[in-house]
Amino acid sequence: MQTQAAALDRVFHALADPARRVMVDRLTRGPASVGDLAKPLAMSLPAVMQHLQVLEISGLVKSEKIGRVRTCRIEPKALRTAEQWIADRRTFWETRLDKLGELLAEDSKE
Amino acid sequence: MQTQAAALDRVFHALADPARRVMVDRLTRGPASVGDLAKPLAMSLPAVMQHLQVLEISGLVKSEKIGRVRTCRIEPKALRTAEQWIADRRTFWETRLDKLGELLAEDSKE
DNA sequence: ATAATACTTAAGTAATTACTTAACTATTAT
DNA sequence: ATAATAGTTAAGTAATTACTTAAGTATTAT
Repeated sequence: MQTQAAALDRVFHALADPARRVMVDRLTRGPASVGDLAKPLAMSLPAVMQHLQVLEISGLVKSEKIGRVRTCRIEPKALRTAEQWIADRRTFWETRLDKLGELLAEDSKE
Repeated sequence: MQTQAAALDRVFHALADPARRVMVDRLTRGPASVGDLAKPLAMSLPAVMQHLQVLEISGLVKSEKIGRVRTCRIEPKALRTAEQWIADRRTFWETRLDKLGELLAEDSKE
């Protein structure tokens, strides 16, 4: 599935920026407006908008505009995709170590 | 800790490239030479070297050269750092949802 | 109606990324 | 000694990124 790889590209890339992680972090504490997201960040609003767009394209964040304020919220499904990829590899790696441990145990018996 | 943020930048960025994820994936199955890592990738060796460097700087991979072959292995500590960051946010988000659920349950009793 | 708020679009720029090819350096095999 | 193998370094390039400022557009408050 080529699409899956591209999705991971986008999610990991989205998380690779400190400003975007601050935004995600804020959103785990509840929905927020663009202005709210911008407040702790030392950059212009347009810059925040661009980060928001990266987050939306990655699927990590959804937003809707009501009146003149856009409300953003996290979409945990995307977060889980990334977490799962890592967890799968870690599991594989740990299983490998377990097998290695068994082998060593076998050896030491002889 | 500013350093922690920079470390996350590097790890997530390292994972944001499909070629590098293939390399990491391969390494979870055991150590490999640079040539081994390059085999499944449709790019030049120098390109692989550059990806390897990104992985090493991120702390995800360590390598040592013996004779003329460099052997690479994953460093799961860095993987865990990234996984943990995501897990922490997900937990926060889930806790928030639980509280919301309780509130709604309270409401429906009245 | 006017002004303030909350965002949005456009355009430009410096830095970074992901490659490439060509040339080179050790190490091991013959 | 010569050649083959495994990796490395250097230099160049096209595309992408992370901003910026300036100039909008709706919405809401006065």
